[in-house]
Amino acid sequence: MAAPDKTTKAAGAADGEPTSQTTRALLSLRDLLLSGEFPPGTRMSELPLVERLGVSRTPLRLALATLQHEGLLESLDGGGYAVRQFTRDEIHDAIELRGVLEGTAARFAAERGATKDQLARMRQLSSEMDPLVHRPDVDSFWQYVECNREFHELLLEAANSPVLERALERILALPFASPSALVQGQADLPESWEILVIAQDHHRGLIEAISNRQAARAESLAREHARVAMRNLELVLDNRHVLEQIPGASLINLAEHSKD
Amino acid sequence: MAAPDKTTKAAGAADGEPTSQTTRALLSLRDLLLSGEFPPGTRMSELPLVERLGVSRTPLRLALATLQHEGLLESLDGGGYAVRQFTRDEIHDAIELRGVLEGTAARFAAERGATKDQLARMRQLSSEMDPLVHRPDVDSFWQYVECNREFHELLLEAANSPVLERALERILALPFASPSALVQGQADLPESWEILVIAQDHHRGLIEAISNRQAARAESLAREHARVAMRNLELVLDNRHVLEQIPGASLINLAEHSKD
DNA sequence: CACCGGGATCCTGTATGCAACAGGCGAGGA
DNA sequence: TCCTCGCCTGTTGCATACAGGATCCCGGTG
Repeated sequence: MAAPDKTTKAAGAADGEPTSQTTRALLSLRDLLLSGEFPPGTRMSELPLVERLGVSRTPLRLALATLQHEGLLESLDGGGYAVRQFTRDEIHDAIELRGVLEGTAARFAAERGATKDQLARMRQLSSEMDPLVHRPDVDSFWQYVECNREFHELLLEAANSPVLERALERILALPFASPSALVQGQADLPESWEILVIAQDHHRGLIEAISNRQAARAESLAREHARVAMRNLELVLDNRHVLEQIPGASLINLAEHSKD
Repeated sequence: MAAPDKTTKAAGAADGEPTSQTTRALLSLRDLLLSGEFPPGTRMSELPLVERLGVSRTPLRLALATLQHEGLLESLDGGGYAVRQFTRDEIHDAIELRGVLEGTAARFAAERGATKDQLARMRQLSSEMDPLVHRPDVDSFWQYVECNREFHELLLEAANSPVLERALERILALPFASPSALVQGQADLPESWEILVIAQDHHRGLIEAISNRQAARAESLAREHARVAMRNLELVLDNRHVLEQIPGASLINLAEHSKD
């Protein structure tokens, strides 16, 4: 699966792809944005960026447009783009929404039936994660994060629905909404292992529910599973030093809590 | 509400906006695509389009990129774009997903509390629709479609979640997924009035559930409500003459039913 | 008759020039 | 002193020129 999506032709690309200027610009810009280089509200003027990224205006413009579609930038009235700011509420909703969509994925997987192979791989990942949860070293933690990512990818694959895939892709494009985003920050938080134990229980439950065709259970489990990230969010937001390690942290509006 | 979204700065625009070339290209192209001008798979070469739309390549390219993000076009390996094709399964999933998201909207509205004003407007719309359901003339039908559209917009507004709004926007961009898309085609189908009666019952139930803070009920009602569109889909797909009246109909792959 | 190579053509990606628009700043007048 | 008008600069939107690649066709050859 993973539908490379051309536009987002990020990560993978082990082969010597031509890496068009547009792609280069897109990747650099996204990194720059997530690294907190530009405070929210900053106007992304083209000329300075052209100079900085070493690409001409045309591909840069395209990259900017893509980032707007992704939600990292907002278009200004007079034209041009500015760095978006995310409120707590928005992040909260994004995570909740991820839960809803992954819940739907789990339901689809249960209703339509995941393949033997998919279930086997999920079990495999789950048992790989099991021991990692109890080891406090950072290495294990990163292994866990990777396994977790694969698990969620697998869930989506088992749902067998390109439309759902696309929808989820868009939500995950927002910073913090990804399953791995907030986990990363809690590597050194004492509460982390407890949370992971719970998450692992969800994983096991999901596999069981899907293989038993318990669609409703699978759905609600996946929803609850996403709420783990919500707890992480609260945790991380209260620990500024942890927060600052997380990509995109500077895009959060810590002050404003309600948006109406 | 309706968050004009600059990129999609479509309909509204009563004032004498400058209507940038990009916007013009986007609107024309979308119309052309939905009108079935290009069969699925057609390569959207830039030069012929430049000639046809009367805009230069730069804004055209931007419009193409936007349409790709919306899902109407897919990017080709060698570069460029082609008209996408939609399978029955995809449309099915898109509608199901709309149900899931509108369900979430209804749940949010119930959980977080819609304003008195919003509830009043929903009741107003609902009672406006009531008599229209029983009148078989085409005029009433279109009035109903308009009211229905507003009702769904209102529901989204009551959810008070920009993130959800964005997600739903993306689903609705797909042809046939919109609440009004398929209803339009059934204006002359005998089964239509019955379906509308059911839909109206859902509307009433939604209002009741939201005002009573019955979140779970609101959610499942909205989901079921979307499935009405699913029934319409089957109906319309079986009536070719009706199907052809619907924008974007030619983008459906009628043959292929399963996509794996 | 099939296959392979070369060339021409079409197409896109990229760069840059040009013009219009918005916003800010300063000067002049009330 | 304050308001207003006009200029000037910065910025984007748009158009077009250029170059690299892919594709397709055609002719030649095994």
